Amino acid sequence: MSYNIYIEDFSLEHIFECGQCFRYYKEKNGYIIIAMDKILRVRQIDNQLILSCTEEEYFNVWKKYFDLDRKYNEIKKILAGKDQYLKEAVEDKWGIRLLKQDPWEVLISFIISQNKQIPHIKKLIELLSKKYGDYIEDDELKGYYTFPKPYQLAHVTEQDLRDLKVGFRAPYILDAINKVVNKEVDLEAIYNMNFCQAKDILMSIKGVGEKVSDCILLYGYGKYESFPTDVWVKRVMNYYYFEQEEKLSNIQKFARDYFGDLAGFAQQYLFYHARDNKIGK
DNA sequence: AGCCAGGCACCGC
DNA sequence: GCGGTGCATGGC
Repeated sequence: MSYNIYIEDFSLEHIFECGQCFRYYKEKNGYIIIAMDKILRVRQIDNQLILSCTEEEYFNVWKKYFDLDRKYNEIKKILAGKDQYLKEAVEDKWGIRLLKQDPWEVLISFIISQNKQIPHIKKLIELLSKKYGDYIEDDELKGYYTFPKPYQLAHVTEQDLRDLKVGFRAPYILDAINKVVNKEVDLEAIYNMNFCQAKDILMSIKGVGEKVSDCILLYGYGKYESFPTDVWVKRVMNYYYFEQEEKLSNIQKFARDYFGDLAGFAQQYLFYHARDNKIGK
């Protein structure tokens, strides 16, 4: 079964290689995505997207996931008009869309991501899912698993996590599990909170600092004023906008003023453009 | 071989 | 509040 749609400002490669998401597999003709407890096979021929799902599932699940109601051409026009650097980034990575991901999965995934490279992050998340998630019915024999729900991790021990080779992140993941399972942190409530409130709550979890919480707010909650500032964003911001190396707090202050409520989008174009072209390194 | 990775907590000042 | 350091593990 498949469902086709017409798309613009959309590149599967840009969307999945831009660092916002880890559960994807590049195939010959497209991508396999594990998200929303489902498998999606998707390929793109120019402005046509072919999804391995019913029309109903497209409208119920994937339309929102791919953020298809947003007019990215307008966002790109505004950002490209700001300066030459942003114009270049937007033209280079023209097909990015910010996926609407599950906050719980983003929380655990970006705790794991700290001080790691993307291929290894992907492996660890895959291992975690295989061990604690549910098998997803599929024609292929390969075996894909859902990202485990909080209750599926509720009785995991620090040693279980260390056996998965997450290293020093084990107690962080454990704290996240405990706070969510005990409702000390209510992930649903964060949707309705303002940015600062939400950030304070997320940062009460061990292993969740400035950067990880910004990623959760951007990728999990669609709070677009977020400007996750990792080493690459630091590099590219210093390179483009500052005479000398600026402190994190000044970079973020500048980004909030300059990009406003499009900060999150700007960050994604800049991050992917900078990393792919090794700008500032 | 050694350095560094989409950082963070913890420690001193 | 600031800057320095250790951290598990794997990839280059």
